[in-house]
Amino acid sequence: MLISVSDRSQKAHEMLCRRLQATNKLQPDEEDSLSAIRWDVLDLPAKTDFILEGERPTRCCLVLDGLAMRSNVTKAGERQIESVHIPGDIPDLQSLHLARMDHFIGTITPCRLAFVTHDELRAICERSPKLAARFWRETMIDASKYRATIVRIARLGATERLGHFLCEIKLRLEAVGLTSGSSFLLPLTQEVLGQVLGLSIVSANRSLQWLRSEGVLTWDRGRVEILDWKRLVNLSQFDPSFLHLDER
Amino acid sequence: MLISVSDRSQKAHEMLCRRLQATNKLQPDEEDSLSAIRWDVLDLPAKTDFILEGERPTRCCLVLDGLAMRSNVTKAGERQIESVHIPGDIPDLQSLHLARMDHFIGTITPCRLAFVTHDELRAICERSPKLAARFWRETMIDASKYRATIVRIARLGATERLGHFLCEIKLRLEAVGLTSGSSFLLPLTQEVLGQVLGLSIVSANRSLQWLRSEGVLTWDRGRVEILDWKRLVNLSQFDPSFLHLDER
DNA sequence: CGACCCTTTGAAAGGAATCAACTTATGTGG
DNA sequence: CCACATAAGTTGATTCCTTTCAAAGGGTCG
Repeated sequence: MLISVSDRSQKAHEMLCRRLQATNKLQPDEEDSLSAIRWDVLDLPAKTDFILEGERPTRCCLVLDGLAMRSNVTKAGERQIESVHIPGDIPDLQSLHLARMDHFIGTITPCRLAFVTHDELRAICERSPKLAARFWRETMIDASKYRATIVRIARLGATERLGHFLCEIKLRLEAVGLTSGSSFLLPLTQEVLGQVLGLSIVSANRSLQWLRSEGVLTWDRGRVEILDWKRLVNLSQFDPSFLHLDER
Repeated sequence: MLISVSDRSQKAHEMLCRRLQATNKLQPDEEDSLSAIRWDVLDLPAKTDFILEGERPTRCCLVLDGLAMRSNVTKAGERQIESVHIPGDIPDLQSLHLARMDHFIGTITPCRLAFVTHDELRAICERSPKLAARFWRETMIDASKYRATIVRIARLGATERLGHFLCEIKLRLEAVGLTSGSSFLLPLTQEVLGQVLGLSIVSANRSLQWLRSEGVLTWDRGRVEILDWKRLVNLSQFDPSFLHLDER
C-alpha cells in the first residue's frame, strides 16, 4: 500500500496537535496555524546520526515512527545517550534557539521523521504567542526529563536505573497510545541500554537478568512486558511527576 | 549605606538585560518592556530551600547575589544538586510553563533574589515575541547544561567530574564579570560539592586534594584559583560549547 | 551453513562508598 | 580573650559495586 505525501503530512499534523494539547485544547486558530505547516517526511535506517554536533540546523524534526536518540561523545570516545525519543517527540526543538548543535541526534531503530523549517516555526510563534508557549512548554518537559536523568544516574544503582528508565518509557509510550496493556515495543540492544543508563553492557545485562529472575518483567525480542508495575516503581524509586503528564 | 528599593530593582533590571542580550542587542522597545517589571527583592540566608517540590509557583526569581541551587531528593533520602546558579541566572524560569515544581530551589550561600510574577512575564512574552524568544533561549541553555551534567556524571571519573564542573563555573562567572583573573569565589562545602558531582564527600575531598597536589588549582576558604587552565580543561575533557556563550 | 550481531556468563581488577577517627576552622558566650 | 561547641576538612582501612577482560552461547539473515 502506498502512502501519499499528504497522508504522511497529515500524520505529522495529528501527532503534533495531540502532543501540544496536553493541558488545554487547541483553539481553532491555533490548529489552523499548525495545519499550514509543510512537513517534509523522511525515512531513515537504524543507527544513523542525522544531525551532527557542530551543525547549525535550519529545521526541527518530529518523530513519527521508531526510536530516536540524543547523544554525546566524550573526548575519550565514550558515547552517552542523553535522551531516547518516541513518536510524537521533537528531539531538536531546542535548535530553534541554540544555533550550534552541541550533540548528535540519531535513529536507534528505523525511523520516519517529519521535518519543519525553523523559519516556519518562528513565524508561527511570532503570530501566536499561545502556540509559542505550547512549544516552549514541550522543551521545558524535555529539560525536566534531563533533570530526572541526572538524579537517576547520579544516585541510583544499576538495577534501579534500569527500572527507573523503563517506568519512564512505559508512561511516555502510554501517553501516545503505544502500549498494549502492560507491554510495549522497546527494541534497544543492551549496548544502547548501557549508553542510556551510564552502565557497561555487562551491568545492563545483569540488571535486566535480575529483574527477569524476580518476575518483575519479561523482555524478549524488543518487547517488554511489565509483570509487576508496583514493584518496579518501588524498587526504582520512581516518581512520575517529572513527566508532567497531567496537570490541568 | 542604605540601598533604596529602586536601586535594588535597578540592579535586577541591569542583570536581566545583560543576560538577555548575549546574542543580539536589545531593541529600545524590548528594553522598555523589561524596565517596566516590578521586582520584589528579597534577601535569604544560606541553606534555605525557598521553592519546594510540589508547589505551584506564581513568580520567577533572578539571582542578584550569592549562589543558589536546584536539587532533588530521592525516595531513599539522598540529595542530588542538578544545577548551581550564579548571579544573573533565573533558576526557575521553567515554572512559567510547568505548573508543578518537581524539585527544590534553594540558597547555598546567603542570596539576594529578585522576584517577578508569572503574570507579568507572560504579558511581556505575549506583547513581544522577540523577548519571549530570548527568555525561551535562556531555558534552552539551562537544558544544555543539564545534558552536559548527564555526560559529566555518567562518563567521567571523580577527578574529571570536579575539574569539569570547575571549568563550567569559571566560564559562567567570567561571563558575568565575577572572576578576578584566574580566581573566583566559590564558597561550597565539600558536602555540597559531592551532591553536585554525584560523589561522596570523601571522594570529593580526594579529587580536590589531587588537583591541588598537581598544582592545577588552589581552593582556600571559598576562593578558587586556577593555576593551570589548559591542564584542567584537558584532564576534565571539557568542551565549553554547551554553554553557548558566543554564537553570533 | 556460516558470518555477524547480540546476549550471557565467569573471573579479576578497579574505583568509589562507607565507616570511623582525627584535625582544623569557625563561632559563641562566659 | 579563652573555653567550649559545632561545622568543615582530612585521612586510613575496608567493603561493595561496577567495570573490564575474555569467551561461550544463541538468533537471524543472506
